[in-house]
Amino acid sequence: MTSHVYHPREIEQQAQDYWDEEQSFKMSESSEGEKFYCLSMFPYPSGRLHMGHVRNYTIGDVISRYQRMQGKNVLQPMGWDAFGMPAENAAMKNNVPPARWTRENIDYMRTQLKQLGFAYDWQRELATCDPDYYRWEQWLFIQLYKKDLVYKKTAAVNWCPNDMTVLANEQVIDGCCWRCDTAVERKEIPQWFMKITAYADELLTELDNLPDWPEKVRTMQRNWIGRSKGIEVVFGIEGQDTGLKVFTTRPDTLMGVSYVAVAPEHALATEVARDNADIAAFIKECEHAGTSEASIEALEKRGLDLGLKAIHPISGEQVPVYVANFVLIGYGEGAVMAVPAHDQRDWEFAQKYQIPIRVVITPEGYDGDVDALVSDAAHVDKGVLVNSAEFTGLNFRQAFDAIAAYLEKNDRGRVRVNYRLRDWGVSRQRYWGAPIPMINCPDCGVVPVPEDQLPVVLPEEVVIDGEGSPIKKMPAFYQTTCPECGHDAQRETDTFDTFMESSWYYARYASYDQGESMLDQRADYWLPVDQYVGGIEHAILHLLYARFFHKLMRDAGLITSNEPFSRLLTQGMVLKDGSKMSKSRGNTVDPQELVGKYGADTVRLFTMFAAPPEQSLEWNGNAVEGASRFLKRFWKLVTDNDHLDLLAAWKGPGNVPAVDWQNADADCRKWRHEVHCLLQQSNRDFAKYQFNTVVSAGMKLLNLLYDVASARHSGTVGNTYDALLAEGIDILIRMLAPIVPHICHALWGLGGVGGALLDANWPQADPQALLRDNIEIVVQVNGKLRGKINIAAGAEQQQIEDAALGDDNVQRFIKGRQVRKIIVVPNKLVNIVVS
RNA sequence: GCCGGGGUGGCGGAACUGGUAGACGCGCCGGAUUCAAAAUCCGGUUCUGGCAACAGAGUGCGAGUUCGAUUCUCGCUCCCGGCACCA
Repeated sequence: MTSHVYHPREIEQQAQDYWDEEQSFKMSESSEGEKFYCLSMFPYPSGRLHMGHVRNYTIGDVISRYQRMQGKNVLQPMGWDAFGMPAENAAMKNNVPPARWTRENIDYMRTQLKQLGFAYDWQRELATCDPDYYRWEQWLFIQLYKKDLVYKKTAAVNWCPNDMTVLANEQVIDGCCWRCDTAVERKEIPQWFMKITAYADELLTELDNLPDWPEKVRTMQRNWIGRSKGIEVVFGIEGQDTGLKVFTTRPDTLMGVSYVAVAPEHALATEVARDNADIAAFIKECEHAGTSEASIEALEKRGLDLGLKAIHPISGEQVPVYVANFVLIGYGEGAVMAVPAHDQRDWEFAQKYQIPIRVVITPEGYDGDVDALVSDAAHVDKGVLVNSAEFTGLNFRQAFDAIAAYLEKNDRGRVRVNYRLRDWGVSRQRYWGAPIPMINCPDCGVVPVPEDQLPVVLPEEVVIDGEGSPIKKMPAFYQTTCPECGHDAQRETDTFDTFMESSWYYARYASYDQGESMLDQRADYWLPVDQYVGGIEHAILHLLYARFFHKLMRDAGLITSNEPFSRLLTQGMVLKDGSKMSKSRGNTVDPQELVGKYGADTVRLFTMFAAPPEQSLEWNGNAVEGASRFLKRFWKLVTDNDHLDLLAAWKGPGNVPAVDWQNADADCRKWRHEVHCLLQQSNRDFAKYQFNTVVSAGMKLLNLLYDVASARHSGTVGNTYDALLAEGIDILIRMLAPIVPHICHALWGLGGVGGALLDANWPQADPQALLRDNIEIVVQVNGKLRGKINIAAGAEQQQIEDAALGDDNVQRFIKGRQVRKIIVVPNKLVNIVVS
């Protein structure tokens, strides 16, 4: 005898044991069926799963299970983004090595993932801190070094002079160190860079070949890459031989330049600062903003006249040179020409420092006072050149070409494409990361570690003291011999940015056990990832770096596809009380407690129901109760009375349902119509991955089946009700299987249905059941709802109009007025326009 | 500051290609059951007026296009994400 009470713990354990024993999710390459690679962004092993993880992984799991029921060969792997700063912080706090802390977290979080019933192929699990993983990243880096795609140069870091350590941007709070509150300094040190700019054009144009990425992500990436065509202009500097290069996209405004400005780190500024205390102090002050662009750009725009004179490349006129805190050293040439009349920021700066504002662009046909154009703000629109010597009268296009030609002829500039995108700095002065496989030899310079000496293994038994990376003080690690000359040499002690590991893990899952190479031919079977799921916060950096890596691996001959992720779903944040759930805010909800109290299916159901995947999800404890209530009702309906027998009779092995629906009574036909409408809607929403309305359809279907069941038990109805109830239950179980797999697995088994639910066919609506004899049509008068009419499905336009005009309430609103127009929207609405 | 996204009842959200605003769920109110409570079941629930039928208002604010706008256009406002060393 079956229990009518839902016991999630028992049935979830049984379902998970079944999947384990059957190795249901262990996948291999197969020529049968289309492959479908579904991937969720792997977690940083911070200790415990949070609701954001649960949401991310439930979405991925629902998609995986759904695609599998569509007959595809679905791979869904999982792993750990195991390197990173939090492990070092935890190490300091708890006096435990980062490696141990990380591995313990992984073990705990793996258990949590298993409890949630995610359909992962665990044999492919990887952790990026494993030398068998990062050795291939080191290997690729060396190949890229040989191809001149990586290089070393100096770049700024945040430096805490008290702790004698480099700080991440996150660790700089209001220009000060987060631990000791000392004012942070900017420090230039040599670092490794990867030439992502060499791929800027492809990264940009290939975005057009990603139609299944959200448009917003593609737009953000386009803007981030920031391709612009402009002119590199050289201003002379009075009394100096070398000129000052600036880049502008508005050469048409060149004759309106009234000053130029350089970044605080620019060589010109540094030089002047040497014997000018004010300038030096200003530059020093700018350093306290740290290195992040947000903090620099949010500053009040300030500057100082360097006392130098720049020589205009066309007029020969002298204009002042400022050092300004809003000029970014990393963009363009680290220097800008300023045209206050036609750029808002320059305009504000000029107002503040009483610099002349010279109008050189006016709207076409403008004959008013030119200065009036810029009295309140800059005039930034393109137009016609004025006061521009020989260029006067030209439009933007003409001026661009003419000025470019003039500058090129006089060797004062050239047309150039500029990118906002900068090369990727991958050096980190931290311990818990993959060692950069390079050796510094006093004689030979930089020498890569020979391939047969890889991996360069990170020592794991270390003490973290907060003053720099322990391997920098560990001769056993850094002392080595030069592979070229054999003399004493030192290893690089910086480690890779952890974005390196997360840029190629998706590919390694395909070749997870390959010990001889980074990837093998299996990667080309599984790649590209068909569906990638992760947080919108990764829209730019991670996704751009992974795209870049994919192209690097392609050009290294490892794979043949051009892009890593065919389709992308960016899930929204999990919020509580309006802000992101986070430890620091203290507003977290522990999914573990919820799973313990309600079971995994309830947590999965709530997560899918509360909001569509792409939107932020507001946490609501009461709504979890609602999800649990639904599952109890679902269990009860299916196990109640003789319902399991009905399901067995309908669906059991060898049974072929043959029902004469045409001769069922009107209520039965109406109900069946609704069942199939709900199924149709659910299928449409499933295909769109809009799971909240799928759940809603499931809830409606359950409510409806309760009505059917009670009509059936009243005893006065025909046996088509038995069939309808069984059909409805069958549909509901299969429809909800991807979302709440445990309860569906259990009910499917109890119903004596042969075969695993995992591989059951997806239910399809019966076209016959979707047809209706009568249709309700809404009647509006002047766009306002005034009545509803019921009319035969194939009614003529005239019949519909007559019926609409004949409605009593409609009559009240058209009486004594003239009907000017009647708009009929087939099967939906009539709008009577009266005057 | 720059780039991107969002704003609908008391709450989460729904509304297919511009066509009934508020599906589904939560909460709340009323009822059944119970000695009582929990659980469960039934009914109601945008606001205002009305016993009701119904009417008026209503999708952040202000304009516009349209027979008709949550949906399209423009301006504003508030909130969220990213800004290259958090992951």
